[in-house]
Amino acid sequence: MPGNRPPGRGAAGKTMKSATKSKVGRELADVDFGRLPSYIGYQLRQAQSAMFRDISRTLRETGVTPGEFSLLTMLRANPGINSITLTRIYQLDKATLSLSIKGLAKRGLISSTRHANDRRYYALELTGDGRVLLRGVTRRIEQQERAMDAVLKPGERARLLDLLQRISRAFDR
Amino acid sequence: MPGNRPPGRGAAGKTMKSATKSKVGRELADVDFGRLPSYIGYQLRQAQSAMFRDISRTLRETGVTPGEFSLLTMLRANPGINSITLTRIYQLDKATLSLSIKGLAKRGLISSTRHANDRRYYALELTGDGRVLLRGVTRRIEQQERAMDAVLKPGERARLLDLLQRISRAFDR
DNA sequence: TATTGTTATACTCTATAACTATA
DNA sequence: TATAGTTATAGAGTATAACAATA
Repeated sequence: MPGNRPPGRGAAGKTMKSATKSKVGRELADVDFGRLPSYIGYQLRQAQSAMFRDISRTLRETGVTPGEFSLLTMLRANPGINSITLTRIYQLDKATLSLSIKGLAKRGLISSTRHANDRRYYALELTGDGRVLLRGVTRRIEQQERAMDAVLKPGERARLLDLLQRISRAFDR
Repeated sequence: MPGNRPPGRGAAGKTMKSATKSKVGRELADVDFGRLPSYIGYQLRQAQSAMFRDISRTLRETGVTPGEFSLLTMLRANPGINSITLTRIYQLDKATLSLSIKGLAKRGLISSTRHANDRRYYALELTGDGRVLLRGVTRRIEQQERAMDAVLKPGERARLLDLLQRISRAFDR
């Protein structure tokens, strides 16, 4: 792996007109992050943004967002699930989920059929197209996960997953 | 700590009209998450959302968002920093940051003064009001961080911070 | 009355493009 | 020409409120 320092993009690498580096065009290495790096909230956000930016780029050509991937995966594992159950899982408003579901249905990736016993519910399911697309998306997602393993030492993935799960639960509501 | 299972909100606790629990009104415990829980990307997002929701509630009365807290902290530690350097840190577009800065300036929390040597730059700084407000916000942030420590065993905070930092760096671009 | 779901609306966060000013 | 910064605009993703259908 190349060097540890942030890549000197932009101003950093350019010719300097004076011997003492001018304060204007400050290098990243000169920046004081204060207590920020010691905060779990901060580091969690940075790591999540970085991974999210990366996977969004990778999934762009599939037309599926990371959130939609998660939703499709839940539908594959739980055919017939309804949107209220999904709101509890994702802690999203039913109106928000309704829009996501509409988007996936409009693209023919999922179907929504009224429940026979209780006609207030719609049973959600992957279509054939949805299943096929999900396979490709899952392959890309798991490629990224394997790239993560290149950064982690043996056992660290399991420890990290455990820690993250405990944080989620701590704020369960 | 109370039980490990997700709290049985909503449909779960209600009276059941039949002995065999109807599939409609599925409990969270019945849901199959597939491979989702084994993905770092997924768990990272869940943990980050949970922490973010919590801290947003806490900060609401201060009128400062988590992102603004981070920005104010950077300005306290680096008085005179300019917005281009901040875009490199946060990997945000300069237009995006321009809006955040305008918002903080309009509330009198930061000042923006043109640099004498190179008048293209604006040196950003906290105002007195900004400094006072930041103290209160930091207190709340650090309360949340201490709440995290109640969930973590000794040494786990350091290990988690290290793992998260390595993930951020892995996707540095 | 309560629950599932939709639609209208608005707010936040973000990027892209076009611009001004300064170098 | 290149860089710092602003503004206009648009697209995600989200919530709230009001509504319809069903129980």
